Amino acid sequence: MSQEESTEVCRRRRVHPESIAQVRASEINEDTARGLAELFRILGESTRVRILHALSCAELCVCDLSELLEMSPSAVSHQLRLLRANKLVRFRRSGKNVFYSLDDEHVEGLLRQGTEHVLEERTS
Amino acid sequence: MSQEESTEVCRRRRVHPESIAQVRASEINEDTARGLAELFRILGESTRVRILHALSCAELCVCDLSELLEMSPSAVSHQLRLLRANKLVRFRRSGKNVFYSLDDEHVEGLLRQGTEHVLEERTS
DNA sequence: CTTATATATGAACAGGTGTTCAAACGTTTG
DNA sequence: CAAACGTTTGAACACCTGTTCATATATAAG
Repeated sequence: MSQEESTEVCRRRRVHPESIAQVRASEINEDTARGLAELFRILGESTRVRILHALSCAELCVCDLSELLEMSPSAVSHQLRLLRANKLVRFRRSGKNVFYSLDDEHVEGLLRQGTEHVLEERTS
Repeated sequence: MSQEESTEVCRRRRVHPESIAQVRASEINEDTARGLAELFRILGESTRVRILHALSCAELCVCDLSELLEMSPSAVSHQLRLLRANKLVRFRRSGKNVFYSLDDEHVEGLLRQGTEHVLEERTS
C-alpha cells in the first residue's frame, strides 16, 4: 500500500481505488463480455433488426424476406447466415424453400427492451 | 421461360402473401428500427460493453476506466462520447475529474438479458 | 502568471463489414 | 435426363469504425 510510485514503469494516476476494487470484484468473465458484445454487434444493424422483427411476426422463407425488405435474396441470405451462426434464428427446409423463425424468446425480449429505451430516448 | 409474368419489370417470386401481410400489418416505424439498430450497434463492441459493465458497479472517472480496461484515456474518452450521445451514460464534472454512470435501468436490463442468451447459447 | 493533471477532440490509419455480382448447390418439375 | 426455382457461397469493393497520436481545453496547484 505504498503511496510513492516512482519506480513504476507505468506511472499511476490519481484514481479511485475503492471504486476500482468494487468493479474488479464483480468482473464478468472475459469470454462472456466478448460473447455479449458479439451478440449486440449482430443485433446492431438495421437489415438484421428488420429481419428479426419480421420473424417475430411470422415464419418466413428467404423470398418472403427478400420481398419485405426490398433486398436481393443473396443479401438476405448473407445476413441470415450471421443470425444462424449466433443462434438467433432457426430454420427448416421444406421443398425448395427454407423457412426461418426466431430461435428463442430472449431475442424478442431484447428487441422489446431496446425499443423501450429508444422511445424513451426520443421523448426526453 | 414461358410464364405469365413477362410484363412485370420486377418479376414476382412464389412467396407467401399471408405471412407477408401479417408482417406488414405490425411493421414498426422506420425510425424506430433505425434507432434500435443504432442502440445495439453501440452496445456491440467489447470496449463499450466493458465500460458499461464497470459503470453498472460504480460511478467512475475516465482515469478509473482507463486503468480498469488498460487502455489510453483518449480511447476511453472516445467511446464515452458515443455512449453519451446515445444516452447510455450520464456524467458530472467534479474538479478535474468527470464521473460517469449509467443513464437508466434499461441498460442494465439489456446487459442482463443479453448475458442470459450468451450463457444459454454456450450450454446448448 | 506558469505548470501539472484530467479530459476532450480531430486527423489518419488499419482492420472489419454489408452489398453486389457471378457462380454453385439442392430440390422439384417436365 | 434437363430446365427452373430457391437458396447459398466466395470474391471484390466501397464504406465504416476503433485506436493512436498530437493537440486543445478546463480546472487546480505552485
